[in-house]
Amino acid sequence: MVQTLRKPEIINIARRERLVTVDHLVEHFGVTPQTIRRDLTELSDSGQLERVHGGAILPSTTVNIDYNERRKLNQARKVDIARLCAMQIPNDCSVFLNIGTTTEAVAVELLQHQGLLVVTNNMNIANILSTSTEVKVIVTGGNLRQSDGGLVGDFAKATIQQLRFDFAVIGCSALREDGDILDFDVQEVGVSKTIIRQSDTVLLASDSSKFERKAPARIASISDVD
Amino acid sequence: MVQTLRKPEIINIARRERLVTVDHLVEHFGVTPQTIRRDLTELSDSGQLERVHGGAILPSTTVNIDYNERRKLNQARKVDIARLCAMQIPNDCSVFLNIGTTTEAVAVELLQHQGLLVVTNNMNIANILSTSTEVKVIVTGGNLRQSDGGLVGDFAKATIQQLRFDFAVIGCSALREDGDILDFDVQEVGVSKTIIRQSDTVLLASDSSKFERKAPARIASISDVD
DNA sequence: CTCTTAATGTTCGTTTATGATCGTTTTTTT
DNA sequence: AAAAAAACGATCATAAACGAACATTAAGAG
Repeated sequence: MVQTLRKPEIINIARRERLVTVDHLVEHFGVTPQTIRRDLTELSDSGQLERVHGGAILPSTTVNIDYNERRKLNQARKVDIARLCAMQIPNDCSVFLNIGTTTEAVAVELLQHQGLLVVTNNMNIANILSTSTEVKVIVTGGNLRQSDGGLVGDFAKATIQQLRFDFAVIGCSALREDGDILDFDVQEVGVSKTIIRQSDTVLLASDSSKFERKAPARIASISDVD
Repeated sequence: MVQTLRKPEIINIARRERLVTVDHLVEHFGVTPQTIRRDLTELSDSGQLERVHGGAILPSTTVNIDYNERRKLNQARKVDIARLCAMQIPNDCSVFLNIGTTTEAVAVELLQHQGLLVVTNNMNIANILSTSTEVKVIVTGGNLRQSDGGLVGDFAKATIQQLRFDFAVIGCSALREDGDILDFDVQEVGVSKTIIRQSDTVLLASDSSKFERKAPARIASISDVD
């Protein structure tokens, strides 16, 4: 075999076998282990495979890893923000928490509160709050998004429309200097808009890194939140 | 022997069997006990399993002890029943799974299927299936019941009413000799009735111990299921 | 033809996965 | 309660796998 037609073939084999070993590929292509390693490293760098000792596997858990990585990002700041946010929220009221790692941090802080009714479209938040006897949790319906445990789509919106909230904590993907709040996912934007409409007080949980990012869909303006 | 694809496999086995022993895994993978111990220790460190003498179990997360105890009850039978149940369900169809430890076992088995659309009002099932790329999950809304991760109430019913299912797998609290299917929770009964109405084929996942128990609310008759 | 460049092979020191040993802890038996 | 057995984890040993640096080869440009 000639040149780097190997890589697509390797991915094909990985798809079929679930696992490729260096040894196996060496034999298959008649090249040295080092060459295969280079291929695998490159495929792994570009996210198409996941490297393991002795070979590589399909990145089945890739999405979750991404998410877990994202979770760690700015973790210290997130906790601070979450604490501030939680302080705005009194006991005995209704709160909506939507998708986002920062809102998850808020959920953790809210474990200290009493008599809350929390509505969420985020499976992780539901899991976090299910440990508390002091917090009643309502989960919106929706399509489960594997990447982050979010529930999106019409079912989520329909549930939210039937409720009103004293407070809503929303996250976002990006913020613009002019005050626009942006998100990657158009579906999610629809949900966020509905939430804002149904809430007395809207809290935006976001850290400064969001200023450096761009996203396509506009949720609202900073003037719409409190 | 080869590599650390063992860990995901171990977790899978743990999900199915609820308990993994070092001995069993040694035989399964053909490695030394020491290696298995290392795996289990790492899985335990990362919170994915809980170590016990001689093996490991699923972590006793949020759910209360009653529920975990109940979970172990008849575990072996449950797995058998779940497997039978999953065999009735083809690829590429829509399935509803409702609350219950037996239906959770079915969910684990369905991880092997392709192209499924699974709708559930059980948080645990949503969590289990969220690991699969082959299964699309829709979660009904509802009030989160702390004891078992169930989503109950009007929101659940409202979502279900808008869908139709090729298959529904329902559990129950008790069965009477005359064919009545019974449940403890009246709210849950409302949901179950709706599910039966919206489904082409209804599978009842239950083991013989249910014959010995009593419950107040009637879901349906055994003649209503397939 | 020579020069350049990219791909592959080679070598070698480092890291990793697993197995083996042994003293300690936990469980079971007596 | 004491003794025996099983499971455990820390430590060391070893072989396989690894990646970096360098050498070689093949292909295309001038």
